[in-house]
Parts: sequence; structure tokens; C-alpha cells
Amino acid sequence: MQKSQVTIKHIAQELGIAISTVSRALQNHPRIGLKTKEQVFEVAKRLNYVPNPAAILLRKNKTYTVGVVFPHLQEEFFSQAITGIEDVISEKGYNVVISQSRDKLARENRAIKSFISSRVDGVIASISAETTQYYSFKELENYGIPLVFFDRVPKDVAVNKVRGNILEAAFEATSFLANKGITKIAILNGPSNLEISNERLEGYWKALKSLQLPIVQHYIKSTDLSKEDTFKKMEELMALQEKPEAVLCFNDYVALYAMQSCRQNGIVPNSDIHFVSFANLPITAYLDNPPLASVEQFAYKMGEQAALLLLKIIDAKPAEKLMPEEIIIDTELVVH
Amino acid sequence: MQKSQVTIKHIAQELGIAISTVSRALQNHPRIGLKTKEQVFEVAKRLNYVPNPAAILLRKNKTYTVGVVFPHLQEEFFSQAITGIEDVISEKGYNVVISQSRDKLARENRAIKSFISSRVDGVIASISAETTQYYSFKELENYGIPLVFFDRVPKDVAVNKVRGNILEAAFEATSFLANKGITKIAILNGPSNLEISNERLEGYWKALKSLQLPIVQHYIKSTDLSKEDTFKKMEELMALQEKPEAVLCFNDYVALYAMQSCRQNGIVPNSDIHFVSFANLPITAYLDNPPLASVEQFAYKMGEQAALLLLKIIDAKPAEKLMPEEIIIDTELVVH
DNA sequence: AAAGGCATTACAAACATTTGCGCAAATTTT
DNA sequence: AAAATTTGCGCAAATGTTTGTAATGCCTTT
Repeated sequence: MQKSQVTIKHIAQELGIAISTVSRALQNHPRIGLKTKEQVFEVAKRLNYVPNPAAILLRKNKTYTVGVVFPHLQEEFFSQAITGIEDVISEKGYNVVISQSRDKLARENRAIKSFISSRVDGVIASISAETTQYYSFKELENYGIPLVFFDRVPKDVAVNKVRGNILEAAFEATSFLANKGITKIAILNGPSNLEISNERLEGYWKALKSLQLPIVQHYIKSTDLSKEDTFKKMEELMALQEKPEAVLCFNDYVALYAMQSCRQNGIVPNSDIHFVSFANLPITAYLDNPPLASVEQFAYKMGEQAALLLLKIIDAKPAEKLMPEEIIIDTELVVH
Repeated sequence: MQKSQVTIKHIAQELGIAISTVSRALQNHPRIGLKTKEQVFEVAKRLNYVPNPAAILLRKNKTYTVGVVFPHLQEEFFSQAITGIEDVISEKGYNVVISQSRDKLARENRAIKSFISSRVDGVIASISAETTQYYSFKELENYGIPLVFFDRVPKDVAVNKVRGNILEAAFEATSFLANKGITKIAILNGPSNLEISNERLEGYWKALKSLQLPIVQHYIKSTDLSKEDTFKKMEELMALQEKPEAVLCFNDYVALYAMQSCRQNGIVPNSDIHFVSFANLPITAYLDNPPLASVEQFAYKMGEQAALLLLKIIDAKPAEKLMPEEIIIDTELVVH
């Protein structure tokens, strides 16, 4: 069988015209007459012609593929984002190839190398918890492959970024707790190489300051996002003399880990201690004891925006270099 | 800059040898002398040569890409499976391109069409809740693209499948309930076009029969997996005169929906009524009131197996057609 | 010294498509 | 009626790599 061997050559032969005419006809080139076009389309349809992407790629140097490297797919935040990316990108005839870094730098680098060798048209990346230098990403730019950072973006200014307004959100979340009369607020933050961790911290600080609450150094912890480390840090918090009454967590997973840690130590979440976190994952709706509130980051929308920005850069490429852009998506504190 | 234009031609020029020699040297062809090879590799490294996949594809007709079409990425079962697939496949230098059908036939078809036109080397698919005929998939075979069905497999015998031992699992799960002295067991099943729904039903039947319990038709419901429909079916169950004491759910999501529905109607899960489900998603570990038990299906392992099977078929392709294979992964009932 | 054998390398075709250029014929303009 | 323009199409080159076959050079053998 192997239908796929139908080429424009066959169509040309069938009609007794030149290959170039077929090519142009199929692209609706204005210089080809209407009847010829119709004939070509008819035969193409009849022979079940499917253009060979390799040949097109070879000529055009375009794969109609974008690479996405995210820490995890399991995290609903990322899989929702991918859905957003896929929806935008497939609309334009592009495909998405996905790699997971599992928060490991080595895997991230490998993924990017693979993207380079497969000549993707662009990359969307959320850096791993280990990423502190951006050699691989620079390599990407050396090859002229557009890059958009997503959510976990580097501090660097001169790159394209799509991220949530985390500072604002952290401010709001902290204020929300304070307005409930809770003053001993701890923060269980993410790794400090992630700019979004720093933003959380800054928002937290600003809120405390504006509310004239003291900033207690012991209340500031950061975890590498693993369950083990989060357990450990949470236990450290609860071992303090002045136990915190609430914890602002890096995301819902950290909150879930922390709450589990509490339960194991006889501390009752939402009663002895309160939690507020980021991401607002759908699963939290099924918890009997969800975090008090969670910051909705609109992952799907963020994904869409990242994809749109990337496509814009890809399409603009032939012209001169665009200025790096930063898109900030507003968040919303959802009280459970 | 645009490094990427380094081709074997440049290497050849640099060394004053033929293009073909460079090509063969890079592939370690035995006909090329050692010193020549060394020189070629040295120059290739120095110039930062990356082979052009388009040209290779054109010659070899191989994209080193496999397409995956799954209903959802959000469901941890599927994202875990993808992780398994990716691990196996990237090990062999392949890439994974992902599409989500969102349980819609139209989207599934579109994804497969896209796979065909981008000439993936193989496809792994979990059919949508709407899929009853397999036209798109047959088209795939017309083009000689190997196909492995995953978890949601068609009834058809003559296809490659990787799936869990659902019948056995449903039998076990039902027996587990019965052994707890629960006799009024309902089933909240998935759509009947999915073979895995039928298997659940069969396992359920067999267990009831072997335990000499009556089969009550009212206790058998199926949902289209949406939250709304699941709510509705659960309410129907609870409106019966003889309310069931336990429900065997299609998967953890259905169970969560059903439990929520109960709560809204003043029925207390794990007290008034018990749930057992499939998938054993990690998130259930964070529920205060998880289903009584869940069937662990080892999604990661299933993904690995599917990828291995697909690669085997891809590699065997030049030879004659292999017989379709069916790999069944054993499950494990996990009591929470 | 010539021929044969062998290791190494060169040539060229092939893959499917796009595209600049060119050549007619048809149509319009001068 | 001649010139200019437009229209429709074909030719051939180019894209980067692989690969069957031919050619080269060297060494051995007779």
C-alpha cells in the first residue's frame, strides 16, 4: 500500500504539465490559470496527495513545530498551560513537542539540544528548579530559534516572558490573611533561583510592611519543591517557639505537602494553622480541607499568551529583531 | 549569526575532501580511513555541525518523532503515561508530539491527520469517549504508520494494544467490597464504546456471580465522564428505593464527582456510602476522605510498555508485517 | 614492469518541493 | 499595425543528506 508516495511529480505527469506549475497551483499562485488550478486540485484529491513535509522543510527551513520544556506535566498548572499553547498553536498548523525537565538541569539541557537538532521553529520554556545559568538557552538564540519563557522566567531583562503578576498576588494573599486578624504569617517559598520565588517574597514583605507587621526571619523558608524538603521545612516552622498561624505556600502542591506534614504531627490544618497558596488547582475543589485561599493564575490563558507571543516572533523573524517582550497576566485570589 | 547553516559541504570544503566522504565518516562507515574520520569529527565539532533533519528525513523517510493522542493531559493517569513514553522514546533519540482529543472525535481525527501530514514514525493513541468507528486510525495504517492503542483500546483484535488487566481488577474491587459485608454494590461506569468500560462491567458481574449476589439492573449506570453527567447518574442511584451501599467508579475523577454530588445531597461518603475506583491518582493521597480503595494501574509502566512496543514495530518495519500484539499490565488494588 | 587486488575516496543521482528566470501567447496600449 | 504589457506555464537550480557505483592510488605479486 504505502499511499504516501504520491508527489507533485505524479500529478504533473498525470496532467502532462510541469512540476512547477503543480506546485504553484497548489499554493494558489496568481500566475496560474483557473482551469489549470482546478485540474490540479482535482487530481491531487483523487490521488490522495499529501505534501511531503521533509521537502518543504528543506526548502523553507521551517518545521511548523514548537518545543515546550516544562518541569512536570503532572502538575495541572503546566498541563493546563500546554492545553492553552496547543490550542493556539495547532490553530496555525503548528505542532507541539513536549519535554519534561523534572526540575533537573541536565534533562533541561538535553531537551533543548534535541530541539536544536530537530530544528523547531520556537521554544517555550519554564526553567527547572536547578537552572541558574542559561547556556543552553543562549545556544538556542545562537541558532536564531525564538524563545519565550513561561511562568518560571529568568531575572534577565532581555528575554521574552509570560508570567503572572506574582508580586501583586503575594501582596494580596498576605493582606487577606492579615485582614482576618492573622499576624504570624510564615512563607514556604520556592528555590531562590526562580524569579517567581523572589516575587512572592517581595509581595509578602511589602504587605507586611504596609500593614506595619514585623518581618520575622524564622518565618521565611524555602523548599526545593520536593515533598521531603517541604516536610522538613514545615516541621522547622512548627518547631519554632512562636508558631506561625498561617503559611503562604509556593503552590498548591507545597501546601498539600505542608498540610500532610502537619497532620502527621497532630496539627490540624484550617484550625490550628491556615494555608494560602498559588495555582488554585482544580483538584483542590475536591478536598474537604483545602487551603483557605489560592491564587488563580489562569494557566490556560498564560499558555495561550505565550503561544501567541512566540508565533508573533516566529512570523516576524525575516524582518529585524524585535524587542523582547514581557506579558504579565493578572491573578485572582480565590477564597475556598 | 545563525550558526545552523553548517553542512557537511562546509566540512568537506574545509578539509578538501568529498561530501560523501564526510557523510560516511560521520556515520562511522567502515570504508573510511581512521585519520580521515578523526579529521572530519574534529572539524564537525569545531564548526558546531548539527545535521539537518529535513535532509535526513527526505532521504531516509524517518522523522524520529512519535505522535501521542490522549483525551486529556490534565488527568494524571495520562500525564504519567506520557512521562513513561517520553523516557523510553527519548532514550532512543525520538521526540514526542502530543495532541489532546478532549474526548472529542473531531479533535482526535484532526490530530491524526496532522500526524500523517507531518509523517510521524508511529502513533500511540487512547481513544476519545466519542470514538466508535476507526476511520482515522485505518488511514494511519494505510500510510504504513505503526499504531499502538493505549488503555482505551478498541474491541478489534487485530491491533496493537497496551492495557491494564481491568476485568481482573474490577473483579477484585467488587470482591473487596463484598468481603466487607457490603452487598448492594452499584457501578458508575464509563461510555460503552470503550472496551475498558465493558471489562469493568464484566469483572463486576463475575464477582457478583461468584459471590452469589444478585445483579440489579438499576445499579448499573454509565456516564460520559463529564462532571454534570456523573452528578446526574449518581443522583439517580441515590434516588433508588434500595440505595446502594457502595459504588464502583470508572476512575478517580468519576469517584470525586460522585462524592461531591453526595455531599451536596447530604449523603456522607465513606459513611453512608462507600466508593472504590480506578487509577489511584497521587492526589487522592491528599484527600481527607479518599475512596475506600482504588485500582493502581501503573500508568508510567504502561506508557513505557506502549513505547517499547511501538519502537519494536517501527524498527521491524522493513521486514514483513508483525502480528498485532496485546500487552496486559497487572493492576493492584490499593486500600486507602 | 605490468597486472591484479584492495583500501580509500569521488561522482552523481535521488529524495520532494520551491522559485527566479525566461519564453511564448494573449491582451492591451500607443 | 506595432509596441508594450500581462498572463500562463516550463526549465532548471537549489535545499542537505545518503548511497550505489565508478575511479583513484598504492601495494603486492608474477
